[in-house]
Amino acid sequence: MKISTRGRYALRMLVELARRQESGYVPLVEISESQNISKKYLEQIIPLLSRAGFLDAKLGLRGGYRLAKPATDYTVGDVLRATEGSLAPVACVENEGDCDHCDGCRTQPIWKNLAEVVAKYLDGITLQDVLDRNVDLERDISFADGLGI
Amino acid sequence: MKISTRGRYALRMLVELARRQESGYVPLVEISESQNISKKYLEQIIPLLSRAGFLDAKLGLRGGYRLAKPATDYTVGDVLRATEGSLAPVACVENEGDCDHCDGCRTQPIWKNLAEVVAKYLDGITLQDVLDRNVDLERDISFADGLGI
DNA sequence: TAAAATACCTACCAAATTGGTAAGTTTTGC
DNA sequence: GCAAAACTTACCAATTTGGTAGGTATTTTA
Repeated sequence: MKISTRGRYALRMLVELARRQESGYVPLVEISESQNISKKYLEQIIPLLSRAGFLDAKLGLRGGYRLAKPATDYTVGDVLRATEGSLAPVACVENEGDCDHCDGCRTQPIWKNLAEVVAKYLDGITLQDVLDRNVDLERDISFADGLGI
Repeated sequence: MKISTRGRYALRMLVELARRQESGYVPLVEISESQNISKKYLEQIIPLLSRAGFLDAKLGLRGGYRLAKPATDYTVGDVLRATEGSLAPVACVENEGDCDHCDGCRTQPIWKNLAEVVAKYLDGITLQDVLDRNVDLERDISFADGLGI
């Protein structure tokens, strides 16, 4: 039930880019240094973010990365899905075919709802919220309102 | 962000024992067969549950396992903590000392609140609820009420 | 009292994942 | 043409995951 460094570093990198939205292209070495993450390891995470359309990269001298969209258009859930894969806690929530005993399974609803709870929470936070430190439980939990409770 | 087979099998084993609460001691081979989980692998998971005081075991012929407590006294959260370790999605939520940049960290509150959301959800479901198929989103999400929202 | 059924214990193992490092190649601005 | 930058490919060690194998200790019952 852990989130690996891939997802965490990706988020930190994007937050750093969001902080420097007005600075044009930011070279990776600067992100690496200010976030204290190995440049080589970040290079490995970046293709995941690029494929998701999160980054605008520029090659060559004075190149670097910047956000491809406004910071309000990224949710933490999206970033984690791009880097960690699905947020579902078990495989049979994504594709029920994987499971040989899903019918009559008493535990599957737990995982299915857990996935929903986690997704609702993480999809309710944008990169801009993270930047603004606008992340507190009172606000976050309010997603329950949307479920009509 | 996955729950491993350890936690899932443990939960299924306990549900099976809850179903047979009136049957006295249930031998492992029966649990293994009816849940279709390798007996040898279950043997490896059982010490985690025993250490947590979840099981009452009896050696010898006509021995086996049964629940040590009423099914209402186990929460899914407890079972997962006993088998998977902490439910926290990142290490620095449990002990902040692990983290060299927690002060000023913009992402840590996300993980901290996520841990709380997950725990509130999983601690709100008892083994008896699982047995009764009393697990649906409308009911589950109501934990938000307890947070004064 | 012996046999059978049971939990319990110790070792081992293969595959995948995690968290990186190393050494280049290509593109571009100055 | 040089230097800075992204990009690519390859490698690697440690840990976790998901098991299997084989044996020992304890208890009931026939």
